[in-house]
Amino acid sequence: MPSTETVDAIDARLLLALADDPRATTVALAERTGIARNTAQTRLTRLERTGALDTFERRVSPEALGYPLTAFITAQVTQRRLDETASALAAVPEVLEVHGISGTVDLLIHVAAKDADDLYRIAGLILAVPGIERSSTALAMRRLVPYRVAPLLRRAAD
Amino acid sequence: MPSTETVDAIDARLLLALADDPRATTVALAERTGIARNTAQTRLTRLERTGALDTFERRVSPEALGYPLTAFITAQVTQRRLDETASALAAVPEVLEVHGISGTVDLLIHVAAKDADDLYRIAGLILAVPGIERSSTALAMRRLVPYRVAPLLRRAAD
DNA sequence: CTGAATTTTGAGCGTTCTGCCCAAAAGTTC
DNA sequence: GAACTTTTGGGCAGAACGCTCAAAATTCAG
Repeated sequence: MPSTETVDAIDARLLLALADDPRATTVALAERTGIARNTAQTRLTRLERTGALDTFERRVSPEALGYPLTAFITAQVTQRRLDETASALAAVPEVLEVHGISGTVDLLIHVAAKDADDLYRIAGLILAVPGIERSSTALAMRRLVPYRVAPLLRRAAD
Repeated sequence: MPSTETVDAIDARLLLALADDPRATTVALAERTGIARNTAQTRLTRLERTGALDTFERRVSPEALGYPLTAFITAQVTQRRLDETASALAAVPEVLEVHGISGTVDLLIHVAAKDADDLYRIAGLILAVPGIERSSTALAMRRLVPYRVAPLLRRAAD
């Protein structure tokens, strides 16, 4: 399976250029990064094919969809039938992502909501999911550091 | 400012098509969604311009960069000079995102690490950040629900 | 350190897409 | 029902794409 085929310096430069201008053409990227057009094309295709690039959905901001509230719900689960719990959570559209984590809490559930009432409703839905024991909702109030990978990319680009 | 210009049904269909094939051409997207080429072009340009689409960096998977470990570090801060704390956190490359959240804990820090030792080091860096009081590291062990917005998009696409 | 294997480069070529124009049709708003 | 906005479809020149190929450069292994 395509495990961690590490991105090399050339890939990293291409990705940085793409981060700067996501709609740039292959030729433009090749120019900006100083590599041949053929190489850029090969690399880009490979990046998309091997799964080094995550789903496009990651770029769709829930805010733009009318869900301006972000919350993180932590929950404990009865360890039996975790998969069942996971698929029940996946059935809730507002659940964006669920991590199984170590520590005193078992689940970190990333949700989006239209407003406070909506969030309350969703929290209720989640508590009703079979296997969910206790939950605690934390509202994301401010984005102190917006998501970025550029520092890691620059490191990889040498 | 371009606040929440809600994405309409046409946009949602385009985004779903893009999620299915991120490298699809505009004509291909227009065909798949059954809208005119000109309309698709206008919409796509607008989506990118108005910020309905988040940064491309969101698609770069830290795993592919050689950081297979994901962790969430929660921390409490001395409420003074939160901005200073934020910029100190932003200076750590492995810090992917920081949320200010409500609840017993103030910060949710999303980090990537090469391995357990690396994570330990990063946790140390974060604890050393001025303003950080206490911290607790939770390792993401399993992705129960991988990130997705498709359910919300389908709802928006009617 | 040298030979083999892989990758990058540069050039070319036909097809397709892009970015733009415009006017007519469709859909919305008041 | 009139005014306005958006979508549609057509067209057009220039650019980009996807592909091939052979030479040059780089990487890897013995």
